[in-house]
Amino acid sequence: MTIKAKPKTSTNEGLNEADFLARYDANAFEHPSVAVDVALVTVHEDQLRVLLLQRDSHPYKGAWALPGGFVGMKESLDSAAARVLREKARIQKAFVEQLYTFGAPARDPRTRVISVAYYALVEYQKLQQLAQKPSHCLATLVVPWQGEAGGPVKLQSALGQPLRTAFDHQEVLGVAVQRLRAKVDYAPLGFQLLPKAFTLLDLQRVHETILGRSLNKDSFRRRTLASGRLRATGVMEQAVGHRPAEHYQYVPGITPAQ
Amino acid sequence: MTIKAKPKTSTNEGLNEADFLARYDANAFEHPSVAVDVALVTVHEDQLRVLLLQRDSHPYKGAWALPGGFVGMKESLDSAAARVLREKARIQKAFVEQLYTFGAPARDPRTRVISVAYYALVEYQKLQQLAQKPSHCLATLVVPWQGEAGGPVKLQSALGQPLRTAFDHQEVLGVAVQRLRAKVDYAPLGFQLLPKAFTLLDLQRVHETILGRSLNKDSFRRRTLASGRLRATGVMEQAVGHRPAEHYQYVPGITPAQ
DNA sequence: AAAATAGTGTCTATGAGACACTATAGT
DNA sequence: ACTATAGTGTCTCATAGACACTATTTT
Repeated sequence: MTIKAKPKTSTNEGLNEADFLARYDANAFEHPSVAVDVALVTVHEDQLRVLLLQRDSHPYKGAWALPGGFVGMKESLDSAAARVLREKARIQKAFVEQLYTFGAPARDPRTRVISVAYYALVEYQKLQQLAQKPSHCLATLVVPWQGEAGGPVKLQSALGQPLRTAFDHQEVLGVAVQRLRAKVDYAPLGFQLLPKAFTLLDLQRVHETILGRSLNKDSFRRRTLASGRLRATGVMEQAVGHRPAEHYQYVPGITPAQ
Repeated sequence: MTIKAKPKTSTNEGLNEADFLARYDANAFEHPSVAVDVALVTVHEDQLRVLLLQRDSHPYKGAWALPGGFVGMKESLDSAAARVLREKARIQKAFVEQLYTFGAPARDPRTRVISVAYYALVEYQKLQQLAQKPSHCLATLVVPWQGEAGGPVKLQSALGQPLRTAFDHQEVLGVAVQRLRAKVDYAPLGFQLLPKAFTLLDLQRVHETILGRSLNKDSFRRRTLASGRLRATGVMEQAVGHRPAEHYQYVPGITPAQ
């Protein structure tokens, strides 16, 4: 970017770089706050779920919000997102990706807060433990649009009650669903939402939940197996009331595009 | 996000929202600067080109950088990007989209600057006028990777000389190319880089330049015409030394995905 | 006429969808 | 035996690539 530096003295011509930097005053302008918000997404019972925390202070007191936090002055954005995951959800390892940056001037009534949104894919079991606390909830995402149209989503409690959400987090989650739908066909996202071993039907149901539409079974099997990312374990499902399916594992293999 | 508000008094229990907001002190923490950087991209002579400005002050004095500017306290990110386009390139209308947010702690040696990167697609003629000034340049993007692998790109002057670039702008442009390659197949990007009327071969060359590989002519024609986004004008090319091609125009029509 | 590209028609290879069929568990 | 799902084989249809051919302009 082109600087409009405002050094402490107005006679900054002819300085070398070291002198310039020493005189540079970062506080000459008022700055916005910068936060990260992380959508911890999982799939359960053919529904997209996301971890929300109930706010215990103003603004939006009592409303449900994505876990987040301000970005430290010496912390990268990715580190800040990882810290939020660690501190708010005790999660060390997960698929995490930057989503979009939200910066409407009035999105936070306190002051100007620019939020860099991330999303993370987590196996249901891990999130379910967290959501036991009364201030936590694993909300169901209700997507009121088809395909990759985009737009805000609605949130429901486990009992199907609509949840009051804070800030612009319905828009954030809308963009998260949009991204998931766009990437699930070619990137190994589905595996992140399942235990290490899973059946092909498990994986298909995850894809169907993300996409919001049913998929052709035969075609899904062929494509998925042809991708070379799955390894058969030889282990079968147990006690399922029908012919048991084989368990597969994800093989990272040659790095796929992104 | 979950707030860690630090009101001016420590006894903030039991306040209503209005009182809380009145007492909220946004300056309790040190804040990073937030900037937008805009990659003004076009295609000319089968090469991707981008507008760069030569920096006249430290840091990176003399190096080439994307046009950018700090985000005002009452300005949305999109507005800031539009303002940069207007002030730095005199461009009012263009396809503009947020790209990614870069926030490595040391990406700017002055102070912590978080940069929300945008890219814009502009017809070559418009950019060429700007690049006449000695402090401006329409650099060629050299992409050292295939497909959507990603990574930083290199920049060359019109004479093929490598250009010294400022900050992390090679990475920013790498992400821009990645985004372009991912979207050009299904979103109407190519039209943005051409005059109102163009031939199918013109459009194919733009797609080939973005993708960095050649495309099948027959298939490209079929797909493009079948998309229903092109309208034949009945006007033919003039004085081309071979059978003249018909000019087409882009028809916005029903809003495509994104 | 030669050169160069526009534009059309058709064949083939590939992949998705559809459907039928067999296999194997629990009840 | 019945039910439910796993897994395989095959047919069809749509689309991309390849190639041949005709059309139309300038030189």
